[in-house]
Amino acid sequence: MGLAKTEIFTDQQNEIALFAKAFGHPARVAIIQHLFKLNACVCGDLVDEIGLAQPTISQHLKELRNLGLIKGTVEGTSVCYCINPHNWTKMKKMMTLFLDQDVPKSDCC
Amino acid sequence: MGLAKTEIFTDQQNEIALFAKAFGHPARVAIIQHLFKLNACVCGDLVDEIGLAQPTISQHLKELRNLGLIKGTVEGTSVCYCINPHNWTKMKKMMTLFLDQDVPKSDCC
DNA sequence: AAGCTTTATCGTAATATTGCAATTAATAAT
DNA sequence: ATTATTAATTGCAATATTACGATAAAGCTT
Repeated sequence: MGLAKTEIFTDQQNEIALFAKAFGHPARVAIIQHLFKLNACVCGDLVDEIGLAQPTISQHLKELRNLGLIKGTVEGTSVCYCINPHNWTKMKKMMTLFLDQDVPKSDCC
Repeated sequence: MGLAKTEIFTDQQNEIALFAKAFGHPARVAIIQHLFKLNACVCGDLVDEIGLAQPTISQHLKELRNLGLIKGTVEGTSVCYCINPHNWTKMKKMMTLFLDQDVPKSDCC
């Protein structure tokens, strides 16, 4: 069906999955890394940097923005994107909690 | 097209995206959490615990296994799944490196 | 106002993902 | 050997994702 049964999972599980999905495409990983590197970036620069068509980048940016991980500010005809520090930190805490579960010292089976 | 253009990204970016995609579904998040909690779990128990059909769980387990994050050992008619500690740690390092980028102290735009 | 630049949106095609019923495979139990 | 149990595989339908050309929207520049 292509439709995840979110109702049978906890809010936390669904939220982790949503954030993870955002990082589940290399273009979005690249966008994030570039925003961190430059601490701000105009959409057109990302198009040049990454090498996907402008509508495609715009779509990826929209997803990241809808999740609140980045924010865009209009500056004349262009839009300046950057990391949303507050939400990034919140997301990081949640993901770290998930990733940092203790690995067993002894093999189980 | 539904097909990611992996060739234009770095290996690291593609790898982060692959791992993130694995966590991009709440069922797989739930499976991982359950495996950590019990430090081993038979496939059928996960079916009961999570509430998706057996083939669906089996499919999710296969994805996690293909990535090397979990491993399954046949025990009679059942299969015991557990976290692969070595690969989990490797994956965690890679994801942490990505998540731990310094958030800017000053807003950019 | 007319033209230019930049980004967002729409429409669409191709591919991927999710989920399950039905079946198969493999072992255990009788 | 037959039957029961458990997990994997197959096949398929529904939905989601990715990508881009075409177009629209919004703000500059002259």
